[in-house]
Amino acid sequence: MALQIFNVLGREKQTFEPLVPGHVNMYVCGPTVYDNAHIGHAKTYVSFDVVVRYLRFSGNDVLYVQNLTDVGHLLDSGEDRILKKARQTQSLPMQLVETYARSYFEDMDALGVVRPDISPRASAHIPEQIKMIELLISDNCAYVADDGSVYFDVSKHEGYGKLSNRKVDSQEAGSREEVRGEKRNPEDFALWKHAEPEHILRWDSPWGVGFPGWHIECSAMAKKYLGDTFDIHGGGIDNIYPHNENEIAQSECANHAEFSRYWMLVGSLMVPDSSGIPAKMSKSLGNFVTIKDSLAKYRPEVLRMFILSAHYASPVNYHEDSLTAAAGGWERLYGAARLTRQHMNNAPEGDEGNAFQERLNQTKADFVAAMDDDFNAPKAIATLQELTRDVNTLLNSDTTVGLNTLNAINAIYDELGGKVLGLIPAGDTAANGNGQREAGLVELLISLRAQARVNKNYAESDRIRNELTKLGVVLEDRPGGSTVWHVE
RNA sequence: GGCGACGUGGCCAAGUGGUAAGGCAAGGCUCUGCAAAAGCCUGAUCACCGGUUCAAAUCCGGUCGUCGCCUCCA
Repeated sequence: MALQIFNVLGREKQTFEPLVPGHVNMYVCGPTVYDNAHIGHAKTYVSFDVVVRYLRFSGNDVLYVQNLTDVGHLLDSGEDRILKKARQTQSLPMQLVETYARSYFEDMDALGVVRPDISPRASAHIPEQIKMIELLISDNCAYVADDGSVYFDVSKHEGYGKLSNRKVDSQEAGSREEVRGEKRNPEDFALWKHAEPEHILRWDSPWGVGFPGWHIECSAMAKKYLGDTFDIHGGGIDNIYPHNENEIAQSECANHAEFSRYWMLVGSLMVPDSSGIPAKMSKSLGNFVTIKDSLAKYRPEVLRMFILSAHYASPVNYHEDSLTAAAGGWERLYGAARLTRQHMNNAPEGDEGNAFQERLNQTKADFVAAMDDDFNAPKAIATLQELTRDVNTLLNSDTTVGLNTLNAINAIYDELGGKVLGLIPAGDTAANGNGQREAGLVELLISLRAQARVNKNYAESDRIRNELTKLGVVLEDRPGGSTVWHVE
């Protein structure tokens, strides 16, 4: 079964056929870098991380572009959100942008999100945006207002509203804000804004000094790096209108070509308020938890587990309990991967237990089927959980399991759990000097404890175990008298 | 008001026609010096009503409820 994607454009599952077989061009709307990212952002970008990882795992060459918005994203008040924050913190706008762009990558790196191939910034693509606006004006899809601002004329794009299912004439003029005098239609949106003197993010343009509108950056940068038509466009569902809709309108008018062929939008992260009513996690409501704060409490893999335990398109409620549950589920998975690796350290060479290979093949087939069905990560995780039960049974039994089989089990955890989902950390990396010393010390204590146990000096053996536990080193006695350990 | 999504065991969550995956939590059990880990066992008829069908959580209609978007937000 080939990969199926729920295409928001048309609202149906479709077989995914990239423009060029084996090659996927993909664009995802990135964050506006004016503050630390919160776990709502994490949900979106971890979701697309898994999409990209799986596409690559399936043999595709993926070119992944995700922008950073550092200009033009205005608040309701008409203020530029970056300028406002810069004023508040008494810093230069680009200083602020740099700070939070770094913070964003720091967070994404910590979460194991593979970096986009290209992270273009809006402010670095002003000429491309101006050029696209010129194209739109010459095609009569946009017009210049008296003050030097340029607006897109939505009536010129036949398919306007096709992504969000909106009809231009169904919207009441001025229902939410005063119809600006210079606009022809209330839905018309700014491609270029005239800059007042106090607006210090400003560039020269054919229409005077100003700055680009929010939507045009994505159109211009997607065109530059991915071409007029590309395969997948992603983002948060909250940007479906107007942002995504406007991207389509601009691009299709300017390029005379279809924009993105598949649209994938991620459901929002919700936070129940004091009375239990969920509302979207957002800066403006103040109900957010930053990624940094969350990572102070939970391992990155646990956060990913939480995010991936619901389908990407679903809205998800944020609860501490959900994180705790995710942690429990993750530990069970990782515990089995760890157990496998420990067995590898002193297993006999050979094919003993080879019958298990069939179980592994089944897991892989089920996993791929789940992911091929619109990236159904929760179902894919379930296949690993089911495998884990059997792995635990096998490795805790008296059966001898040869290295070949253990390697095969480990490969499944590495490949599916690690490489695709980013949940299972890679096997022991080459231990540095301190790591080796620590391992030696723990092994020494374990042997002392073993002696105490032989002597039935349980007070002493329990003391060693308890003290180590306090230090975050967990000991588990295995059948047969051996003891394994891991760091919590 | 318009458009869209959704309502599955205590919690989270898969499942779009053939008698409900998985995880967490809970209880019982096995193993264990103890502990931990692990394994086994125990539980839902799918918001409600009506319809289509041999057969529906799954399709259709209606009711109730929740959320998103309707130019601030991934």
